[in-house]
Amino acid sequence: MLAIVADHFFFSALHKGAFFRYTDVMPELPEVETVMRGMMPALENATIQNVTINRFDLRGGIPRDFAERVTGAYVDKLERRGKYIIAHLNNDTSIILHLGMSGRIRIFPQATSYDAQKHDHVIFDTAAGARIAFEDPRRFGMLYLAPRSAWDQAPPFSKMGSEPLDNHFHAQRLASALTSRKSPIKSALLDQNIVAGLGNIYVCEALYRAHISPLRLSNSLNADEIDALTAAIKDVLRDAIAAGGSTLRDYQHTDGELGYFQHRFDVYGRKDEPCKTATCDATVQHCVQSGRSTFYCAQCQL
DNA sequence: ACGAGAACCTGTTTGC
DNA sequence: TGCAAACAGGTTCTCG
Repeated sequence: MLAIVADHFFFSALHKGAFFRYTDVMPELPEVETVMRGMMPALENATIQNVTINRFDLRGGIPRDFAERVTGAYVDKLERRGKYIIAHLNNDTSIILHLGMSGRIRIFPQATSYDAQKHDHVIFDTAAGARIAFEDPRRFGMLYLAPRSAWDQAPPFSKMGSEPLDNHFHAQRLASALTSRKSPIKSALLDQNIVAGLGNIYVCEALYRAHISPLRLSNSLNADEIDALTAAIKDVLRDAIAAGGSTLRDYQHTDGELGYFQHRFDVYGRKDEPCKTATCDATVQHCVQSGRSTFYCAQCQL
């Protein structure tokens, strides 16, 4: 149901020799989806000719034999699960990539135009001459390998919740995951084992759209509220993916970096600013839950 | 089993 | 102006 945004505009932009950069991103599901789509033209149906690893000490550590296990392999499919990007290789290996919170992917259609950055930890070169650089200043990112035939049988995928944009994700499924939960709904929605791919920003946004207070206990939501929440989660993610897609397309018109978030959020980061509901005169409230910033409208969200 | 909080990390913002 | 402290957040680990 998702439109292909890596269209011919995108290809022509890449072939001008410029590069493609993601910046100022808190990678949640929509950002990871956009990054994966941006990687597709360069990495899908490509042969990995060379891998350069500048440092191995990302979260969990990059396997010491990572380069030798992927060099020469053919990438025949990319997919996303939650906030992870998985590249499937033709040698029964899958590359698992997580952007952490500061991870970026830069793509150079011609490796000769590559400009090295301080935190470029891993660099992939393809047989077609492209270069894909994984940059991550905070090193919360992850990069490791799994057997392709069983990549989703191990943590974190084995216990991961539904993909919120799948048809399999519906109100009843969310309800059953929440009934045993006593924590605030905000905290529960951040749990990747309940819904995959939500992070702090989109949880705040979804609760705002559903008119549900982040302070409510998970098991206190009634059926109507869970219906609204399910729809709000899907809507907010679809909107954000569409915005990411439009920035991909707009890239042909820009000379510099590509950022996602020219658009503003309804509540996230808007402490003390006016609520965006036309009939509401309240201001956005801020609090901390489970050590994370929460933004909400106390008047609209009950 | 569950929930809360700390730790990890560094670029950026805030406060004195 | 300059420096230090606070802040940001996804995941994993620890503790109650």
